[in-house]
Amino acid sequence: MTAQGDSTEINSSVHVRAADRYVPEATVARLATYFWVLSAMGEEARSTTISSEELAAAAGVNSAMLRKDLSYLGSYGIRGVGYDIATLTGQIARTLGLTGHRSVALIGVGNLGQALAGYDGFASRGFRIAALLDADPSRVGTVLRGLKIRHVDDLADVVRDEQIAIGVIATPAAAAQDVCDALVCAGVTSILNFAPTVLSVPAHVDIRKVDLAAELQILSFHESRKSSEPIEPIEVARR
Amino acid sequence: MTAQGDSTEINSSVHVRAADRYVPEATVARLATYFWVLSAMGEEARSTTISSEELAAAAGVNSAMLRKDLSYLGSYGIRGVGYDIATLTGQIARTLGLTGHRSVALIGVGNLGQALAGYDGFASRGFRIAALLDADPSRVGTVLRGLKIRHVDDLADVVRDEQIAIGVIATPAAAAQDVCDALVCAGVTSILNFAPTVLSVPAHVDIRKVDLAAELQILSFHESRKSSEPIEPIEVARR
DNA sequence: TAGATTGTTAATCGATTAACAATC
DNA sequence: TAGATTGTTAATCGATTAACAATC
Repeated sequence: MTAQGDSTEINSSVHVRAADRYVPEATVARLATYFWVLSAMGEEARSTTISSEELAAAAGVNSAMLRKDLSYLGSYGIRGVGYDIATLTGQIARTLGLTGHRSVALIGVGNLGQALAGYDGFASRGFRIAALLDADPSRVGTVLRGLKIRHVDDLADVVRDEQIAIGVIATPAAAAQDVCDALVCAGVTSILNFAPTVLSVPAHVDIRKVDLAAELQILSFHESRKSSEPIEPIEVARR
Repeated sequence: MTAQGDSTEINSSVHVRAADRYVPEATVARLATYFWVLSAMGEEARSTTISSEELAAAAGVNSAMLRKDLSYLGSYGIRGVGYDIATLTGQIARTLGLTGHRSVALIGVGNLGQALAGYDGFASRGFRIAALLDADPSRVGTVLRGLKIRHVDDLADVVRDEQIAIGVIATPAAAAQDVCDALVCAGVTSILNFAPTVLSVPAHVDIRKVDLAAELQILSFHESRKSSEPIEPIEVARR
């Protein structure tokens, strides 16, 4: 709503739009980081404000990038002073859609799924695991973390009854596409995939993938390149 | 070693180098995907070769990008035919440094750490969890997945004895920087961080971060933008 | 040879960053 | 007013993609 010269350049491309401003994908990902850095700081709180230089250092990014990221939210800094921590935290939460809680369904309650079901980080950041589902008859009906495990065939009912906004797939790779299709049919449009397989979804569905082994393989690549170079004397990590 | 015009452009920038060619970061990440897509295909194997168009479709990327990615490995395709699956898989493995096994130490054997310790995907892709460590006295000494949990104070010994190449941090946020410093002091130069905190490391150390709650927050952002737009009739996912 | 598909070029697009005028 | 710090511009850099000559 503030005057902002960019409103004519609305033809750019694929980016995210809405009633609000555009926010580039790379910025969205970093906003999540800024949010918990600010949350963690808010508790200690030596001041009610923070400069872009300080927050950028804490988040491990360049301060110019931080300011540019925050400028997509609107103009909430005060020149010569910095950003009010409470205001900024609130604006980031609003932009990310973190007001209110969202219900998550977790499909696949094996090794990884059980850990995700018990992961504190979800609840503490406003996500409620509202349903657990599995295809294994020996698991269905048992209770985990206070939730009775439902059969994956009941997915559509569960999505409706629990108003599921996000589906988390933690099944083996072979089952993932079927579960994904079922989620999409049930109307879920946001999916987080832990199965090591590429999933096809219609264009209106957002999907993100966490590939644990791929992370190790990427590190492995850098490791193998390092071993051919001279090894520097070991330094102690900076604070 | 093949003739390739790029050898003079070696001034580009930060990128990864070595005795081998440069490989851009974005390409490294995708190579890991191509690798398991090929591995999965190799089992069914209707042909001994695959075209860039087919592999790109299976990996969910543009075929021009796939060809460019593969061109960093060298020239292993055959014009008019495609890529030999076995050769290509081998070259990707070589480039990623996946020949041989790498030993991984996992620090923090709580909820998430236990799941990671039991995650099949690591072993099946050449990573061996060689050590489990924790700071909680009630956990130290107990056996999980055939490994006795060591105290985190023994980290330097463990790294040396087990020839640890990669450290995985699955501790609470508050403990993560100390564990990270200890890993670096012990000579570990590749770290995968699951703790929701920004870690400082010297420049020669590679660090990657998996932030589970941030993934949900990013989905949440898109979800909140979608809800203001007209809802399309639900389509069934394409195969 | 004709058809297919690679490897590479060049255009484009998006993301990062230094620099600085605006302004608290 | 003087000092500090934002918000934005413009330059740069890296990543993606269409297009096509090379060649199997």
